[in-house]
Amino acid sequence: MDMELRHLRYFLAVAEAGHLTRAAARLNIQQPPLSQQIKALENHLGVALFRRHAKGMALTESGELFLEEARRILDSTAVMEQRMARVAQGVRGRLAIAFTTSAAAHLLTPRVLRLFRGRYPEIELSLSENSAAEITERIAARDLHCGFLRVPVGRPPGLVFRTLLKEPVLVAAPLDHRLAQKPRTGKNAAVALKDFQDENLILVRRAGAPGLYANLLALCAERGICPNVVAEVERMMTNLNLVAAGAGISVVPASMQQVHAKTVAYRPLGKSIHLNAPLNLVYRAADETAATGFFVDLVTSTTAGDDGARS
Amino acid sequence: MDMELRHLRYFLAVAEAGHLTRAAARLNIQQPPLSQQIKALENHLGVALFRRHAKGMALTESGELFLEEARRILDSTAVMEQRMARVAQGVRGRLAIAFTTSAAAHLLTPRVLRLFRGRYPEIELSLSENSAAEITERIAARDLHCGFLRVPVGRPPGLVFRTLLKEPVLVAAPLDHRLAQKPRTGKNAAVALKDFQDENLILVRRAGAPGLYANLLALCAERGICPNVVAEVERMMTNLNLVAAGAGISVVPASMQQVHAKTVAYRPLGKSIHLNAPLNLVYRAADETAATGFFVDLVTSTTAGDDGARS
DNA sequence: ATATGCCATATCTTATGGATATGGAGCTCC
DNA sequence: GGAGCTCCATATCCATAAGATATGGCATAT
Repeated sequence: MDMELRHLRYFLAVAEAGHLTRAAARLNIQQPPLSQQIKALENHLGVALFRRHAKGMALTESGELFLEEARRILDSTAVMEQRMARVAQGVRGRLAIAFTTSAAAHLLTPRVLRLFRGRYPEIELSLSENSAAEITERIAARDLHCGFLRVPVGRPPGLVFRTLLKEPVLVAAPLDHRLAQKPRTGKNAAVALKDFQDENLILVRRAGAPGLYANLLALCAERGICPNVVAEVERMMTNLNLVAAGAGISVVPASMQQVHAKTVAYRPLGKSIHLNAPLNLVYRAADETAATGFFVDLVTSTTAGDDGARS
Repeated sequence: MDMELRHLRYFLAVAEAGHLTRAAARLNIQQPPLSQQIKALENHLGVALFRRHAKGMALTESGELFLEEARRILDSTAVMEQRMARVAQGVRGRLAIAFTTSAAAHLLTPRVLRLFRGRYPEIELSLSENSAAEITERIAARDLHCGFLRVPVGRPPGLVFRTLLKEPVLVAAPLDHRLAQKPRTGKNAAVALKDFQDENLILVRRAGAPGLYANLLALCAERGICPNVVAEVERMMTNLNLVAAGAGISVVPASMQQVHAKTVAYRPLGKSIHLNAPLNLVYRAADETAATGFFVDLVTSTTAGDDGARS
């Protein structure tokens, strides 16, 4: 015979009632089968758990020892079932989320994470930073649940790319640069694409994350403009550090204009330059994880009505 | 449906095999019933534990969470069963032992306790000191397993009193006392009962433990000797303290002659005085506890061939 | 397209948990 | 001290559900 939880439940009932008949009533079964189950348990353990006397059943000393252990195990299974119930509801679990460096720079990202943590404290967030390509791949491979990234670098089937916002792209230039002299507002405020001709340009072109800068270079090529690429860096932050140091100019999503505000000037691009930095939420369309649904819903409702121009 | 350990065992097998058919083989059942049991478990929990695909079954994220918990519970039941197996063998458990003050004074008591602890480290010894009457009663009431005492003060049915040894009783007198002047050996070494006439006598007559001193007084009365009882104390130790202080004389089991050796003289009683201090081990004849048996055996074998003359 | 491996479903069998009926042992209460 | 009561054990029967067998469907690999 294998021991089952039933035996423990029955044992506990008898131990607590001190009485076979009464325990049977409490368990909604009859007395004889209960008697048998208890005996089977004693047999299995090789120990007498009860002493039978005329007015009930009393635990033996071995029974007392067993009682502690049985209680522990039953408690532990009860806790487990409750936990799994919360898992079923989706309010407990793990959620793996990744973002690209530049997606993390947008205030939206930390904001929704904080909101989510508050609303679903039992969902453990596993956060990581990665390239757009790797994020996309790992979501498809079920290795991640959600990702935040800018320009998609591939669209594997089954993945949803939900554009949360599109923010303008700004030109970043050292304060003493020619382009930095442009007025903040007014007719000539915007930077034209031809202004890039022969300029020292810094690119963020981390492997697998061409995104925004590929688009920029494509636009330039289209119009016959040939900027002078002086550096290709991995991170948006390095990019702005180089700009601040006077190494060249670059373009960045508007949400980064707080960075190096004292040493870098940010200027809008001309209307005709269709270059913008979207923020996309990526997830598997068929993701059955409730937590993923909650997260997507939260992000969606947080950004609802937000056209992305702000922040 | 109620969850049973079977479900956990089956789940674990499938999770570890990653394969329903292979897990079924390992469990010595067929694949379809296993399939059903797993499904029943998933149903019960309200969560999909596996993703089925063409080459096996892979844990879902909920399944991973459940795996940890299921392992924990199965481990814990395995540990429990092992522990109960040791309980069944008797090598694990609790043993409640009590002794009277004067029984504890005999070296045998600590010696067997030390031996027992060494041989059965998983049996927790619960030691206490008490009067002979209370020890007897509590053993009968299954409140204690064994007791060490001197002269039984009652013999409830079902209790075994095993006399481990009988040791002589010595007269204890202050060094400057008349009786202390008797030679240690030789013709006149022994103290006669008539020497007690009009002597200041100290008794240990703790409530419920008349034992030795009741016998002494009975002997005196029988022979028409009337000692002068100057004190009745509760403990053998107090007794000897008073003797050392010169308050009177007393009699004690021979095993106590190390106490106050510098200030108290110990002298043998005459052969004709049939007064001796036995050391008895008490236990219930019907005690089914293996540990009790082990203890009785150990004590018996330790005292085998020991006629009690030695201490 | 075919074949193969794997899981799900359907049906049947069987083992066992549970119900019913009865017996025996120990108290209690006259 | 005996009658009756309470409570647990035993014996037999029934019902449920675990398990076996047979088959079908789906996906991947060849």
